[in-house]
Amino acid sequence: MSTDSSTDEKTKVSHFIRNIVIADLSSGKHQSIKTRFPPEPNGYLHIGHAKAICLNFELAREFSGLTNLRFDDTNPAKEEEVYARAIEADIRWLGYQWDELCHASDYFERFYDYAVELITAGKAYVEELSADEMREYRGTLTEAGRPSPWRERPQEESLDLFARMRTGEFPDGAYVLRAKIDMASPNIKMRDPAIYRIRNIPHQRTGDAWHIYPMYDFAHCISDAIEGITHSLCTLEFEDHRPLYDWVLDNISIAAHPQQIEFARLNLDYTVMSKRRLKLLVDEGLVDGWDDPRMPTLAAMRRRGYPPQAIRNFAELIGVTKSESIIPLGVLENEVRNELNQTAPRAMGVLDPLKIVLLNFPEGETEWLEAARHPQDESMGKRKVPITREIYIERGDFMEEPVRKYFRLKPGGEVRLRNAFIIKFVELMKDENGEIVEIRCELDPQTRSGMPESNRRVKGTIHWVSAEHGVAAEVRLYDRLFNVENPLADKQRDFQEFINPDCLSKAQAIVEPSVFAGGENFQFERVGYFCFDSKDSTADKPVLNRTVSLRDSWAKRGQ
RNA sequence: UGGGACGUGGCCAAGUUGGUUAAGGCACGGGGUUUUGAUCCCCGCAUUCGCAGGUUCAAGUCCUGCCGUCCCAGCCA
Repeated sequence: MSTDSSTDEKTKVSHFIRNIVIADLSSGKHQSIKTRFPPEPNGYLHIGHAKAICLNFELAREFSGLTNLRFDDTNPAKEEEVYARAIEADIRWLGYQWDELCHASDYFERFYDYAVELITAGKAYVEELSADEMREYRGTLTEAGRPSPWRERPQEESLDLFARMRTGEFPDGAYVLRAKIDMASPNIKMRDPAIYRIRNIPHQRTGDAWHIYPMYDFAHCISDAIEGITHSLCTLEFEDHRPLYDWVLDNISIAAHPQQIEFARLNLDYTVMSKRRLKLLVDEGLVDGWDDPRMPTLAAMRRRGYPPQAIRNFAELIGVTKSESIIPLGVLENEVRNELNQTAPRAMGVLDPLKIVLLNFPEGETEWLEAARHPQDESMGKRKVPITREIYIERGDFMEEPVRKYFRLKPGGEVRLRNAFIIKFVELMKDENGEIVEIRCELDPQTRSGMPESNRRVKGTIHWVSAEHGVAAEVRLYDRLFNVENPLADKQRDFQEFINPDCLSKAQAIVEPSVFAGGENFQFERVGYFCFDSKDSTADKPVLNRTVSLRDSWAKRGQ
């Protein structure tokens, strides 16, 4: 295995946005670049956001630029500070540090001034049609809209009304400020879009200073310009907004004009990826919270044990394009395995214990064996593993009537105990129901790891834990949250109906004591990668999350 | 039936100003190593770039037409 751990220095995948940046830098359009990640603090970040975060931060890093974190907090009805804090934590966990921490609300006064500029120039007016009426006047996809009766309202009148809207003189919905563009535009976004609305509610950060709040299309482009953003990256659904983005900047007295570039958002199969729907799962109690390890949120992935490096590698791997695609969940899981395979120390844990008695092992004694923490990386050192007369193996590692090519323990057969020695089946004991309760074996003392005879080959190697030294732990096994590739495909049914009933199962495991002294992630050999649950695990009652299983070509063959 | 965008192997995705044999990853198949049926290592895997015409000595790359998919009619972002 390569000792080069600089996975950050992986060859960058070429993509169109990077090419634009390269061109802008070499043409002299920009001396340096600046990007931004602009979340609305109304929910938790998910893996889709991670794609955008990685894109913005990595692009800036690659070209020695900067990235701002900007909260797009222009709608106080939906936003909360707790979300902002969680978002900051998630971005840091992913491994990024923003240059400036900004808020659209920091610019409210400037937005207002620019709006006044627009009105003064006859390019915006105060509307008093209701929302319903505005919709009627807007026309349809195939029919042009009609001008509002208030479209030619004198500027002085609009100015006066707008000022009074600000101070809270009018109820919500009474007026709205509209940009005067083109009611007949084939692009509906350009049919005199609203740029300010009245909301008589306090804002998380500005308190009751304002009674009007700017709309996204007005605030976003100006925020970008104020911050000196050079490349404003967003998702495909904003393509229709770009002419408006450009219109606003072209019609106010601001020099900077960032370039909006759209790319396809990430879609993963067997999951949903919208804050609204994830919030629904949380609110309806279908999951235990935003950080429930089954969720596609970054908080959930952190809790489940996903290394941030795996997510960064994944983001790089999937590329950046304008074509919409659905990435198999397995691709993400592979990146998690790849990362953990290199970094996670090994241990043994039995999820479904079956007792084995080693007949020729002295009763009451413990032998401490030495085992590598990692089979390929000696720098991780060794650990001591205790073995006793009674041990547990995985119930699935014994078959009374073995199928063809079954390499594990079977009547009359031999297997190697990982890191220990070869044992030979002697007899099995069943209870009154016919269930196997114990298997008796004999160990071959010449095959102890490290001894000359230890290289003797047997087909199978299985993991085990000393009955006396093993520690009981609750293990939580996760599977995909939904049991259909696209939970939203069936318009007749709610996506909640497709939740996989087996997405969470629990087991009482017996695990090797060394895991309690180790780091965050470890591998139970032959089983999967695990970590302690950050919320529910205690010293008395350890709780382990299975981050991801190991690849299993044997199980796959059985399917 | 308006406008915007996309369409390269099962899934992603590179493809310089058109110039030979269409990167790479995942998945899949086969083989090797292995005290994890893990990892790792080999090998294989698109005569073809949504379709149909056209321009050219030469087209995935240019032109025309067609087909398919996605987005837009919030005082959400």
